[in-house]
Amino acid sequence: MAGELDPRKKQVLQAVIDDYIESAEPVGSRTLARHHDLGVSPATIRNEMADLEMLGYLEHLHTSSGRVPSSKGYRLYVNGLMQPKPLTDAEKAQIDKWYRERVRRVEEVFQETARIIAKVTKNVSLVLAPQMTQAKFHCLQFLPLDDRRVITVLMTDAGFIENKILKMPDGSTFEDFQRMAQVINKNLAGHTLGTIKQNSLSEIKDEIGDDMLYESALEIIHRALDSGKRERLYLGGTTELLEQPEFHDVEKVKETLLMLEEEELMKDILHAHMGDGLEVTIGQENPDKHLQDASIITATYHLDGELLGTIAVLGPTRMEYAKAMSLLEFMNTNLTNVIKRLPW
Amino acid sequence: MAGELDPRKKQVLQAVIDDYIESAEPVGSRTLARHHDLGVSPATIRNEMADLEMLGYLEHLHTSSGRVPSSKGYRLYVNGLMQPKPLTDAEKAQIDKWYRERVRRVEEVFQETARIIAKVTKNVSLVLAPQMTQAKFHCLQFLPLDDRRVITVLMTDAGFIENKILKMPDGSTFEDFQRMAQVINKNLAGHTLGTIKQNSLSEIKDEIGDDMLYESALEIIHRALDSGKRERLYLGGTTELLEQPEFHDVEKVKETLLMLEEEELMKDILHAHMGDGLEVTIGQENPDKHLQDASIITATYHLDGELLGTIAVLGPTRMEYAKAMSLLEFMNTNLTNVIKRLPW
DNA sequence: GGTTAGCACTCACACGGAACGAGTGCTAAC
DNA sequence: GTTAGCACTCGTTCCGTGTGAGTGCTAACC
Repeated sequence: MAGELDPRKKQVLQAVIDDYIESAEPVGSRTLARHHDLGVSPATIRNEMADLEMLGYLEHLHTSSGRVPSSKGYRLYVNGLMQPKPLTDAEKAQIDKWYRERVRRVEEVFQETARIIAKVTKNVSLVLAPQMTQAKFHCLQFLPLDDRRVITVLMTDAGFIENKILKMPDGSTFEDFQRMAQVINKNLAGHTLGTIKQNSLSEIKDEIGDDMLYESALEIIHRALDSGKRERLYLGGTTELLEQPEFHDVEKVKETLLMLEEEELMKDILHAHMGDGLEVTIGQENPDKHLQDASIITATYHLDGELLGTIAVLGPTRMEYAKAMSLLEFMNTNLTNVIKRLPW
Repeated sequence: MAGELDPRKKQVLQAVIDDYIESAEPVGSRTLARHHDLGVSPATIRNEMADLEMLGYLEHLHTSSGRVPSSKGYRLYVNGLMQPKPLTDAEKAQIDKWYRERVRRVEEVFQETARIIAKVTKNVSLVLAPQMTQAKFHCLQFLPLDDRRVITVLMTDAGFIENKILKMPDGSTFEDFQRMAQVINKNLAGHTLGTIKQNSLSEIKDEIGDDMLYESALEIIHRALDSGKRERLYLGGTTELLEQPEFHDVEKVKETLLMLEEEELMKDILHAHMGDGLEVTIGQENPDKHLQDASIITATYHLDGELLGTIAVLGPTRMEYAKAMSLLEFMNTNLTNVIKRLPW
């Protein structure tokens, strides 16, 4: 609002935040002068810091004892002050190795992605597996289990597979089901799961003829689609949390873990952040009160140009933003490749 | 060794352990006299406690400040002193409700079982899903994904389903695969997965004829079996841990969570305890040094009379043994029913 | 002889003041 | 505008003391 900060103020702010991110301790003028070569004395730094506090970039816990960045301070830092910290080649190689060693099937990609993000950033990670509404229907097959039940297998073009056991309605035979599968596949192939649910499926009705069978076909398609579309949330790094000094208090750990366990809540939070590309939300910028002293970095990814999901890092506001952002960016673009090359 | 304890000593020991399990505080003679109606004065109790300590049933942290049960003390308690604590009808109803609300498919039963055990006992729970080596092969089906890949679906009689995407060898067609499936199903139906792997499968070789196709059939069967047989471990209640006073120290929490994350280690521990029925291992009785101050109660369950897996409660030696044992016993017998009635 | 009251003794723990140190804000000199 | 100096604040650590729960021993009691 009051115009730009002069260069030295920016430099001081950056130094304060860098220091605080590393040490987790409120930073004072003398320490700052020692750690960073700013070319001025602690007294001058004190004056600058007082100004920065007045402008709302820094905060004071109580008189005496150093400053801590405010959300506004972090915001400025993220938007321009910080040094980008790209992944090293060694890190990229390590990530690739992890994927190759630990992932055998498509579904495991997301769990492993969560694990990797947590390991690298030392923070909690969240991975929302793609919403299947945009996935293309490939085919639906029935396999006989016994005389009362069939197994329904639903596949999408991208190779996601869902199966479900269903009871056969009284009076129907497995042959009925196979006939149904043919009709369904002929009519639905290539449609996205999202549109299928909305359409009336009336062609199928005509082709099947038998009303009762049509009803169960509908039921089956819907149940198969429901299980296929279910969004899954993968969590990583809940133990990394304990490494962070802000969680030396067991109460805080408990509170946070309980929040993370509330799957629906976490999904909602991720949905709220689903946008294009990388998004950083810092402390009080976050509408959710559980996250007021946390920051969350989200990245929305695309598979096949359609399917979309979100990967995120959740941590204390004191977070290595530069590192986390580079990582998410990398994981984001890398994800498609990892999935494409499965199975080997 | 030195014969039986006299009845009053037993009574005192039981009282000490009951008290300690409830309070988590070393228990002294006065408190004991206050909380339990033993009909004698604290001084007498002191004498008895001194004897019990001499005999190795109680321990002294340092002079002054009450006694704590030793592993030997807990052992006696579990073997005969404690009051059985059967589940109430309300608890059973709650468990049933949880299963009905939250489980839609066979694979989810185990995760939910772990969750329930953790919730009820307020401790960490472990559920080892059944080893599939004893499962009976029902059928193997192939479904076309695209011109290079097929989806392999493996089913067991009990309704466990595994799928896997496989690349087709060059030159083979989907029709070859379907032919292969017929041969495989005819020959393997009803065999257990464990025996299939060992047998030479030579009948299949003869029937398939083509050597190259036979090789890939072998490969496929093995890969399908491998994924089907993979044991899965489900963990529950890692947050319940934090409720226990022995985990008010973050270091201890970290250590424990890291141990629990080591899936192979935990599986080995459960395997070591796999026996018949309920087994309680207390503190130092445990060979694994990570568990020297923990107790683990395991119960081996059977499905279809063949498949077996293990459910367990892991907690501090100060644990509500009676409650946990009743619960495991119940879950154990209940599990078959829960699976049998799926899907609704 | 088992049981109990009394008493001296031990220790963990909580409380409170002193010393310390990191940090601030202000003023005056450069 | 920058910096040195200084008084002041306040969290943290360190000790000494007091308190309370508990023990073990001895001597008296039933």
